[in-house]
Amino acid sequence: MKRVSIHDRIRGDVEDRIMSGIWEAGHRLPPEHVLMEEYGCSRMTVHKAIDGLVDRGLIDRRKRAGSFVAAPKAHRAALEIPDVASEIVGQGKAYRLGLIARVEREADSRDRDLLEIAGGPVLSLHCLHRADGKPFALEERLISLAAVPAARDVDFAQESPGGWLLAHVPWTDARHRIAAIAASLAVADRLGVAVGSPCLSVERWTWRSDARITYARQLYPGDRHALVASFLA
Amino acid sequence: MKRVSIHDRIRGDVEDRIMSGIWEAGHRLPPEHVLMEEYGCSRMTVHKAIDGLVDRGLIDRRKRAGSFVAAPKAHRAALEIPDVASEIVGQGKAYRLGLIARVEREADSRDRDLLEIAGGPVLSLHCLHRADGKPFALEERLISLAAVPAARDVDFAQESPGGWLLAHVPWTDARHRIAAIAASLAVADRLGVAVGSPCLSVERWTWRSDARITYARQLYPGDRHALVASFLA
DNA sequence: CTTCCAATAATGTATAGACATTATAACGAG
DNA sequence: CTCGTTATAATGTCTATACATTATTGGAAG
Repeated sequence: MKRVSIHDRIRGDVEDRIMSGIWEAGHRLPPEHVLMEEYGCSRMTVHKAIDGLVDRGLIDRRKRAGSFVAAPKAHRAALEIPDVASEIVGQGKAYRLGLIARVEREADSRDRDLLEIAGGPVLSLHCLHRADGKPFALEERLISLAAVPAARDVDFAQESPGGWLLAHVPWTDARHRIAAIAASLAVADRLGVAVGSPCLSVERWTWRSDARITYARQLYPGDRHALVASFLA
Repeated sequence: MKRVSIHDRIRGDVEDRIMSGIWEAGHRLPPEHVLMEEYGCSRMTVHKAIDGLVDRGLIDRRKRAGSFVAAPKAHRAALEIPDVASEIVGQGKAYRLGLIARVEREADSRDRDLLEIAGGPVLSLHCLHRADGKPFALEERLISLAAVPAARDVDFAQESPGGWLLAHVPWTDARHRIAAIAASLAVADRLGVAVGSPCLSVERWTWRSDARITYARQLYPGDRHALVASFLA
């Protein structure tokens, strides 16, 4: 017997009934005061239980009308996008980082576009992540030096940009774009695949408050890499 | 001025301080009774405010020790994978469904593998989703008829499988796999792209409780479609 | 018949207090 | 100094109550 709190029990019960199909989408659940009697607890406790389900999108509540099982609109999945280095190590492979280019420059028009900045210095990095010696992913990264001046002094030949940023930039908000593209000549060469072969492109824009921090684009050989997203309540 | 609840204001304040980097990962926030005095509210209200942030993974709480800003582990993104039909309509385009094949059969070995079932009847569908007449996505779908017998009587020439299932199967748990693949001859032909051109492959396994419901694989022309994942706290 | 308004039923928010739980810190015995 | 024990400070849960908010419903006025 796991000793759980009342609100956990209520939430679990309701969740089970939804998951099992007893309560279909649109079903109105008993009003809080009824559940409160059923479980012999206070209304606050019932409310808190349902609160959790509302947060997770399983329940819609409308004043006066009641609480309803939400219609599943779309599949929401949690996509874990780990730092490339930890991903490789997590697969039990040897990680090696190859820095192809490192350039510090005034933001050109493309930089300004990607980082959504008016100008200022940027650090442009190109690197190849290798797993057990084999090319794993090609990364292009732009870092706004105005937002992260400390990046100027980091030796990115030793430490992967993603890993360093994750550890040193306080908090991030991010947007990702995932697409399939054909390998250009330069990309194909570095990844060791045929020109035109499909690659998975993962782009990430990262910012803190309103300041864009960094832009990254990672290219994975299509036949060797896939993203997995697990269900999200 | 937006009139928000006290707990919303507290949560917002704390969130801002985390996002802006004032409170870095590991920072211990003031104990609840302090915030309670600061905001002139009850402890319950403070607690509820923090609750929301805990749910979103921004805060770790430990009894006796206090509440701490959580360390960003990896980038977690929420990937919305809507039903293809609603996605197209949402883009303001005309949706048209083309049913290429519909076969009801005993599960063969591949079916059993994909649906993780021992056997039984399955419904196999192939269809082409069109947006404004142009090929948008090619879909292969398997439905376990043991789990969803009602699917037998649905006219999938009229209603997209994804949409129907979303509306009629009570609730689902799912796993997604996203990869880049090269268009085979058959795929290229139907999507109207060159053979070997990159396509985004989104596979989805869906189940309820322990019963696998359906498997779907959607192929999008790589140059016309991308998945966007927004930040998830 | 329609329109408007008031009663009502539901959720939304908040309070003050009580007791439970648990990790840490302080302290005392050896 | 080390090990255990006790005190304590923090979060975790719950109650009973109050009032706010809002959508619905039903009835009255026109």
